[in-house]
Parts: sequence; structure tokens; C-alpha cells
Amino acid sequence: MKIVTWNINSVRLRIELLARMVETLRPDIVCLQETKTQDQHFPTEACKAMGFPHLAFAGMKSYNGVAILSRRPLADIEAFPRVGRADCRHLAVTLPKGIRLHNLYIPAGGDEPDPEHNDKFAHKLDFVAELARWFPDRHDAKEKLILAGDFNIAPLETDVWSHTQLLGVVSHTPIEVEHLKRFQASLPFTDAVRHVIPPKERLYSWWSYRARDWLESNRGRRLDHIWVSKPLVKKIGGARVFQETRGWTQPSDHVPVLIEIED
DNA sequence: ATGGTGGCTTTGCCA
Repeated sequence: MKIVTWNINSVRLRIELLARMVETLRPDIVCLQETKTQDQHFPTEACKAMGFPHLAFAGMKSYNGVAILSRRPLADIEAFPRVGRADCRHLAVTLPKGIRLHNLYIPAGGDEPDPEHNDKFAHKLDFVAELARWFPDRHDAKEKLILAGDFNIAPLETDVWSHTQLLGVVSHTPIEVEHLKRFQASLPFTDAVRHVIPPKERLYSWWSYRARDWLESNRGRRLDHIWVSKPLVKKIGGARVFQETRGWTQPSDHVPVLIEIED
């Protein structure tokens, strides 16, 4: 089973890029973030035509939004409010054979990495802290779980173009990395992509729109992640970051991240 | 140190 996560930054604008990614990678499941689309406007027919008859989505006008596209039946579709806001950042489904899949869009957190002065950063830290309580509360470590999404945190030194230059930049600050590690340890979860691609290798899934030449400057960050619970660790197959999409016409600033899980 | 780009529907907000 191939699972892709992709922050698509408007599913309606980039529906053709989605089709092109699907043709190339042939995923069984696609988790999307930043769909930016209310449910009544979700491009259901286009997704079905790509080979995904089973769809789950939770969207709102203009901001956020998560969706799961599947070749396989989906059960127990649930969208969860997080830290008291029903802002379409957490969607869960159950796949055949009892795998529970969670699609997460963790808040970006604004520019100033100080929760006292920046409400968006405080919201991000609260969001991750809540997840660290919620998952062990709601799930057992023996369950087959997959967490995928835009976590908006690059935890490793090799997940950013310059560890020292980004220590004070939101997405790579020590307090965010600590929060993410506590969340990861809460069940615990294994970083499936780093299980395959050694942590010493640089790996990015996002390049800013603001760079003059994203490829030449290559100032990327690995913000998009796929984690699995213990019973799935030995089932992890290949992993791939589909960097090519960043060079397509009118791209998302994030690229698809793929993991293969035997099931 | 600063500002750079993009999406949505705004004259700004969010990333």
C-alpha cells in the first residue's frame, strides 16, 4: 500500500497537478492539506476519475482543510476539533485490515517564535501538546496507526538547509522540536520516512515561494511527515520525496512524500 | 537586516 501526503495549497487550483502526481506515483491513499475548499465545492468527480472512489474531506472557506483520497473503502470518518477550534486540521479514517489513518495539518505558527507575543505560535505549541495527550488517551500502542501530514516542524538538523541559521526560525526552534518529540514519544510513533532514508542525509519537502531560484538556493525544510505505530514498523517498505513537483508550473510550495506499507 | 511570493477574494490574512 502506497500512501502519499501532500500540502497542495488549494486542491481546486492544482487539481491537474494532483492528477499528474497520481499518474506518476500510483498511490493507494492520498492525504491532502490546505485544500482551502468548503466541502460542497470539493472536486469529488475529478478525484473519482483519478481512481479514488472513496473520499473523506473536511474543509472551510479560504483556509486550512484536509482530505483523504482512497482506492480502498474508508470507515469511521471523523474530523476533530483541535485546541477548541473546528478549523479542519485533523481528519481520521479506518482502512481495511483495521489501520487507523490520521491526516494532520499542524498550524504554521506565524513569524515570532515567542508564545507570549505571538498567539499563532502559542496555538501551534498548544496544538502539538494536545496531540501528545490525545493520542495515548484515544489509542493503544498495539493498534495499527498511520499519522501523515504537514506538521510544520523540521525536527532534525538534516531536515533544514542550515541548522544554526534556523534555530530561531519558526519550524526549527528547540521548543517546537521538543514538543514534536514529546508527541512522537507519546505512543510512541516511528518516523517512517527517516526509517528508510538515513537521518544523516539531507531531506526537504518544502521550499519557500520567496526564493529567487528554489532549486539553485535549495533552502528547504522537511515539514511533511509520515509516522507509524509499533505494529507497522516492520511493514515499512520504500520511501520517496517527489521533489519534481516543485518545478512544475504553478506548484505548491510543498512536495508529495510517499511511504510504502505492507498490509 | 530586510523582504522576497502565492492563494484566496481582500483592499488584508495566512502561509
